[in-house]
Amino acid sequence: MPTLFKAATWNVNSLRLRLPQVLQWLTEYQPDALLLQETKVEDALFPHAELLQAGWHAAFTGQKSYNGVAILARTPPANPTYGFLSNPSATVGQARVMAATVAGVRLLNLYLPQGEATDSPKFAYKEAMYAALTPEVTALATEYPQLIVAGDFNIAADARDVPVDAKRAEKQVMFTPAEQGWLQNFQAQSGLRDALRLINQDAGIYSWYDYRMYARAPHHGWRIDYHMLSPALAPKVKQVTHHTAVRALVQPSDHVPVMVELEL
DNA sequence: ATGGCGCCGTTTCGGCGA
Repeated sequence: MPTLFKAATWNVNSLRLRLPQVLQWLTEYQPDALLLQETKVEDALFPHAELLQAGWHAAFTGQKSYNGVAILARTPPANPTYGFLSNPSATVGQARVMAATVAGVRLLNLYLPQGEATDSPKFAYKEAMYAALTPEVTALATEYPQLIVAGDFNIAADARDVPVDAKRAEKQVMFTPAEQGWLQNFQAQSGLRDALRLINQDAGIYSWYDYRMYARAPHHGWRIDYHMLSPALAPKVKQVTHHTAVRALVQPSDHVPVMVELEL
């Protein structure tokens, strides 16, 4: 009997501020796992009690003001790990990476750097994180055939994932040719597949909408949040949904939840 | 679409993110 497994990713840009929206969304969509990024809360202040009261367990790693990732599920996420195990120095001082197992599926939750500008040290750090990501995921995929690598990759994959023509978008961080190459190399070398593109080739499906642009261009976003599926899971994808209605709520995150449904 | 919003904190503006 096939089981439906639903895993969502959502960069919430402050979990404490967004907690009511997160709880409402969880109640409505009942995922098996929700991967959060930019929780922006140190562990001592993580709203674990409020989540538990609503029936959601959490594994998390955070820091004051910036970064922070968490995995929520109906049962305690199993065997949580934090940072890149194959290269711990790549994530020192940056709560951007964690993994845990839910219902037999290994989940690697990523908040990769945005990069700021091509001449910024943050861009070099972004490149270094992508370089560390590929061997990490390759090792994980060997250990865990059922693997989902999901989160905020901060790179649009191709011309369908940006709101202007590709030549213009390539001038911007998150779609420079170098960054497109990092994402392509990650997929080619790790063997993981972008869940959405296994089943849908439409342009204009977005996961992030700039705060500054939204009022004048509410339909112009970027797709920078993904679920990457291991070879064993890729054939099992049934649906990928982008919950753009959340972007129109009062005091929203600039990212929307993205959920993959697998028939295990 | 090339302006400029929204988060945080030893907070009330500056640093940061996208």
